Formats: sequence, structure tokens, C-alpha cells
Amino acid sequence: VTNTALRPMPSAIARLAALAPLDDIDIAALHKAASGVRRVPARRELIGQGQPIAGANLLLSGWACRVSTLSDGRRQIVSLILPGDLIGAGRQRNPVATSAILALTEVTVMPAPKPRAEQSGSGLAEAYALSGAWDEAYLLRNITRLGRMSAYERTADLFLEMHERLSLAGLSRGNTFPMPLTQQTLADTLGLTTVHVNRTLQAMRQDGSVTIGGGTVELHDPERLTRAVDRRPERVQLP
Amino acid sequence: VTNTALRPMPSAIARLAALAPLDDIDIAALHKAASGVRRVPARRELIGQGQPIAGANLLLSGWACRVSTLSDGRRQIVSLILPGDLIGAGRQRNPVATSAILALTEVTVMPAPKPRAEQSGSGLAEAYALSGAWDEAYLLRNITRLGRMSAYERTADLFLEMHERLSLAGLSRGNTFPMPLTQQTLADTLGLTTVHVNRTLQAMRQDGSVTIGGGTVELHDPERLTRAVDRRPERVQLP
DNA sequence: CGCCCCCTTGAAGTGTGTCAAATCGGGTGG
DNA sequence: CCACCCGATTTGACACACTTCAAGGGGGCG
Repeated sequence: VTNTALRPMPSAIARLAALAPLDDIDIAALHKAASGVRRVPARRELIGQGQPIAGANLLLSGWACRVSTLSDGRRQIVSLILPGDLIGAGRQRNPVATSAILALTEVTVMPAPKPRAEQSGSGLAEAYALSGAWDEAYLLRNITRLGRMSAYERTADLFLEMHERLSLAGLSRGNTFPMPLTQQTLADTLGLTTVHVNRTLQAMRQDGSVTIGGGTVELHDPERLTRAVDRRPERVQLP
Repeated sequence: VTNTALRPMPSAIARLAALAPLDDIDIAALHKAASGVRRVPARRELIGQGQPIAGANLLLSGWACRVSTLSDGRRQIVSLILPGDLIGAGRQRNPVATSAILALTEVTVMPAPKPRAEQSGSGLAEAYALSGAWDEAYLLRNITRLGRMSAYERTADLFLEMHERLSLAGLSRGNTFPMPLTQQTLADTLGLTTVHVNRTLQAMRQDGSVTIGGGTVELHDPERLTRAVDRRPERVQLP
């Protein structure tokens, strides 16, 4: 376990710890798993669709996504995977990837340590369960985004989601957060064309909602934007 | 446990048994749970968004859905729930419904019996896990449908999905299956307007793809349709 | 220097939405 | 048995959000 391998860990741990309190044993397990860190360059497939999944992985740094491609080349990014997110955490016996997993930037991943006792009060097990529940909530939100929202609303809603998720991992500063996606990638996420994403971003810049550039997004008034796209705070478990 | 309560069970059991082999103890547990059968009329909410979830339920008969509603009245049906599907099977400690659950037709549900030993080789546990994996696969497919497909493709793809899922529960006969949704409800599922769903159905009728009416759909050439919308067979676990 | 990717902009086309109204069908009450 | 009603389906005319096609500009990197 080198220092280099550990450097990207804090944000992933921060996210898991924000989901459920982790004790020293959990943290130790995470650090131990860091010996299995793997670096994957941008645009590389982490897992192909239909491939067997050995075990859950934890994204330490960088952005990845689940993507599905139609035979004529149309692509849809089905969900974004951000630092601290789990990859391929299924419950069935011989799980198979239901979608390809793609590194959008350079990425580091490591095998997610198995929680000690599934049933008992392991913080890690609870964190994993909650992470899965949030993943599902984001999938659902993505569906209503694509099904019922305008381009402007979709884009704003996605930025709010990114801000929310990155904040949990301590990766945003105020209303500013890193956003390394190209407009082409955003288009594949939002179900739009590159051209229209570009025009939509222009519109958001012009009405003063955001500053975008240099791989960074700043939301000028998240609350107003939240109301504008009718985004209500989600909850995944009782307080 | 009256006969009446048991009547809708076979298709739900058929689906679970098709996912993983169930032994006598599993079947007995399912029959025992039938004492908790509940009948819910159409249009009634089974669970409101954000409500706590007591335990997983099993849909025995009728169609339900997970729906999200924006404040201005736009609705998106996020997933369909068919007989044999589980409702609200989360892993976290105090799960909360991430979306409202709505009965689309009259529906019967019962509490899903807990599998004996999560880890050991309970067929029921495996069936639940696979059911969840399929649910997720359908969510992902719904996302690429909404994001990247035309109205015609979306509709055809959804019909193919319905056929696939209902067949697993033994509820289709050849290429014909029950489809009790109104065009308004289809529209909310497909991210379209009622008017356009109507026109799309007309188009499908005219090119000889389907017969629709009387709460029934017949696909005239599922293989051709499958190729037309680039639907590939999904897999959720290794064979 | 030159290439490639990404971003940007314009002009024209089209798939889907909007608005409005007519028809159909099944249930209900007189 | 008819009259009525109400939701679901159907159809037409028009509007517009988003796509398509095309071209140009900018920045990093070999």
C-alpha cells in the first residue's frame, strides 16, 4: 500500500462514511483493500456488457458510467459513477453486468471489502445498502428526466444531482464542482444531441444560472434552479 | 387461506420458480403468506413516495407501477410491476419508497415470505435476488428507450418487454398477451403524449406489426420487431 | 507546423407536442 | 329500452423543441 494508492481514497471513504457511520474495523478493511487499487485510463471499458462480475468494486477517483449502445451507434449513458460509488454490487449468485461500464476520465478502482456480517450492525454493510438505494433513486430520477423534462430542465437537474453527489464525497467547494464531461458525453447522458447541449449550456450561461468551463461548473443559485426544475430532496431511509 | 385468495397465485409462483428452482419449503412459505393477501382497487396508491416500507410485497395479480409526478402535473411511470414481481425489496435498515407505487388495475398483493437463510442455497433468496437484477435491467432499458428511441421504437420495445415478462409468469399465449393500460398510461410510461401514442399505435396496426384492442396485444412477428428496435436478449446471471 | 478533438454557430427539416373537437363504448338511472 | 354521461380513443391543423447537416474556430499535443 503506497501513499500514491491512498491519495484518492479520502473522498470515497468520506462518501461511505456519510452514508453510515464506519468504525475502525471498517476503515481498516478499506485501507487493506487499497492494495488492490487499479488505474484505468479514460475511454477504457471497465466491464463489458454481459461479462461476469467477480465482486463489487469501489470507485476511488475519476468518473465512470454505465452505458448502453444500440447497433446503429446511438449511445445512452444510463448512470454516472462518481468517487465513492460501488460498481457491480449484485446479490445474485453469478451476476452478469447488465450494462457496460466505461471510464469517462482516468479512474482508480479497488475491490470493495466485504462487510463482516451481512446481518449484524456493520456500518459498511449499511453503507453499501444505502449506496445501492441511492443508485436506484438516481436511475428513477434519470427516467423522469428523460421522459418528461425539457433540455434545459434535464441539464439543470443533472447539474444539481452532480453537485449533490459530489458534495457528499467532499468533492465540491460551495456551489462549484469539477465536471470533466465533454458536451458529447453530456448529450449521451441527457438523451440529446451535442449541438443542442451546446445551445442549452449557452442559454444557462446567458440567464446567469451557471458558469461552465475548464472542467468546472459553478451553480449561481442552486435553490432557484432547484425550484425551477421541481427537484425535491430525495430520501432513501428514515432519519 | 381461502381458495379465492389462492387463485391468483400460480402465475406469481410460476415466475419466481422460473427464476430459481423452488423446493417444497419455499412453496409452502409462499402458500402460508397467502393469508396476508390484500386486494387493492385500480388507481389506488399502494405506497406513497417517501413512506417507510415495512417489508417486501409480492404482486399476485393485476398491474401496478412506480410513478413520479412533477409539481405541474407531468407524470412519468418509471417501471411497470407485473404478477410475480416484488415491491419494495430494499436492503437498507429503514427503507423508504423512492417513488410512489400505484395500482393500474385492480391488484392483489401479499407480503413476500422471508427466505430462510440469506446466504445458503435457498431458492427463494436467489429468486428474489434475480428478480431485483431483472428489475434493474428493465430500468436501464427504460432509460435507453426514453433517451435514444423514437416513439415507434419505444412502443415496440415496451410491448416486447411486456411479452417477455408476462411469458415468464405464464400469462401470455403465444404472441398474445393481456395489456390493460390505457393510452394515457402508456403515454406516461413511454414519455409521450396520449395523442402521439394513439398515432403510433395506428402506425403499428397499419404496418401489420400488432393487433391491439380489448385489453389485449398480439405481436404479429416478434422476431422482426425485435430486430427492428435492436433489442438483444438480456442476461442477468451466467447460465 | 499540422492534426485531432472539442466547442460553436447557422439554416433548414421533422418528430412530437398542443389545442380543439368529434366519435365511440360501457355503465347507470329513468 | 332509451337517454344520458363520462372516460377513452380518434382525428385534424398548427406550433415548436430538438435534430440534422454543414462549416468554421480554438486549443492541446505529437
